[in-house]
Amino acid sequence: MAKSDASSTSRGHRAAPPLRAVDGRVPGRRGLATRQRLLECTIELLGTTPYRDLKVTDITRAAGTSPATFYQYFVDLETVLLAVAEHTAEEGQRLVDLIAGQPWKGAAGVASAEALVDGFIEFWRSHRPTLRVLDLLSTEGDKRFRHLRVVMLNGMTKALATEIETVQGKSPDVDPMAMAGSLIGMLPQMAGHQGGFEAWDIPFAHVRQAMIRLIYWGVNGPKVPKR
Amino acid sequence: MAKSDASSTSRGHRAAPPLRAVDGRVPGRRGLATRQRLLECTIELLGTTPYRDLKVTDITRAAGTSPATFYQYFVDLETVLLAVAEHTAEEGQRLVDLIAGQPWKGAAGVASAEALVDGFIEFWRSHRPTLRVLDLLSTEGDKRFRHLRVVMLNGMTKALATEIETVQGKSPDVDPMAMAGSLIGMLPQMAGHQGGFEAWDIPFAHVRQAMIRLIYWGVNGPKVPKR
DNA sequence: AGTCTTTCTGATGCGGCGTCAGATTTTGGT
DNA sequence: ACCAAAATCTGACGCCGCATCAGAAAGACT
Repeated sequence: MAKSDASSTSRGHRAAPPLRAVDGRVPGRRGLATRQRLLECTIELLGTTPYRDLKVTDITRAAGTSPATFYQYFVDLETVLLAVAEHTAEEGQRLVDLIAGQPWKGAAGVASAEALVDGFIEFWRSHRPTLRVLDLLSTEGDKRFRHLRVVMLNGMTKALATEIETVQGKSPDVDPMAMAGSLIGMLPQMAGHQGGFEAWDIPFAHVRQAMIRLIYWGVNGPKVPKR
Repeated sequence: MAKSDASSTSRGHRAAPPLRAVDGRVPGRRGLATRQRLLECTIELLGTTPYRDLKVTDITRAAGTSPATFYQYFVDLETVLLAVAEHTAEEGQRLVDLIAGQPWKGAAGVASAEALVDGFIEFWRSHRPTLRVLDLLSTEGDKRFRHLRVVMLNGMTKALATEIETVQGKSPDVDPMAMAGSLIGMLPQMAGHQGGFEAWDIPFAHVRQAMIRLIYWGVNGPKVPKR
């Protein structure tokens, strides 16, 4: 299968990531516009249709074009989803600012944890359909999506690991990256299963509190008995 | 359209949950056997095929029967997945024993947390494909699967919440159910994205350590500064 | 206006879905 | 052991989405 692309931004480096259509040619104004329209309709539909039921036909119908056109710009359904997710993953990098350079000790630390949790919840809320699919396909084991998820959370994780090192000094008794990864990994989990908690009569505000505590503890590393 | 069922275990109560076939009749020996064979082939295939690509035809081919037979016992693909997941979810109830009645303070508490983490990892490992799908469809928002996931984790969560209450006495400053729910919710997340961590050069053993710490803290509730 | 390039589409073969009506196997009464 | 009735299975079918191609339509350039 062609390894072609749809990666709009492979890495902020090269000036113009060519963005070729499936047949290898570089689309012009009109082409890019339809491509964009297809992307938007995909996002739109993701909000109302479960992943498994999302058909290429649905997207093209919504975009007012024909199936063949779709295949001009995307290899298959997953490719368009990947492109959508890529865009969102970049947006997510902004969350790094909620971590790096924040105070993490004492009361200010709790405030920082609060801000992080709230920021993440808001981020998830405003991109729910896309992030759901990203999570889905990455759980599913698809390499491209798993990689993308890692990249998305990578910035936050590294930032948080750095903060953990700063707070706990040398010889923290847990690998800071592992702790950061666990904490950051909790966030999508919590945001994603929000409905689950409520179906359970646990007010989401309480879950938020729990998350804040866990982050605070994770960063500050209270004493744990030796074994 | 028929709303019928295929739920083998609607609730542990009534002696014989009838288990009707789609046409309303009660299957006999032979029928149950084929039904079982279909279930087993489904599990088998889940291990090698991504959810979206799993076709009814694949299952029937594997079971050496015809598509029509499949529809005799299951309304659709999701129904068979639900049945599979239901079975696994019940198995999961055993994990409650790793929580209820264990010691949670001091060094023994760390040991209990360790046992819980390891037990869960093993549980996940031995049912990976099924649990992946359960998580998947529940993330997807499907009511039946979400409910099932809640039921599966419910026992563990309630048990852990009880332990939290015991340890922290009255006036814990976080809702025990919310904390327990968060901690228990982390477990599938961690087990499921194990590959993700490793793609990241974080040894899974370190993640395990982090999880153990978080559980210990969550149960014992170290001091957190007031704001 | 004429030509070349880009972009779009209708038509098509393939394969899975879900449902019949009827064939095949099993059961149970005699 | 036999046979009718019940249970179970299946081949065949219409429908729809997938993915592709050849060629039509729309733009761009001179």
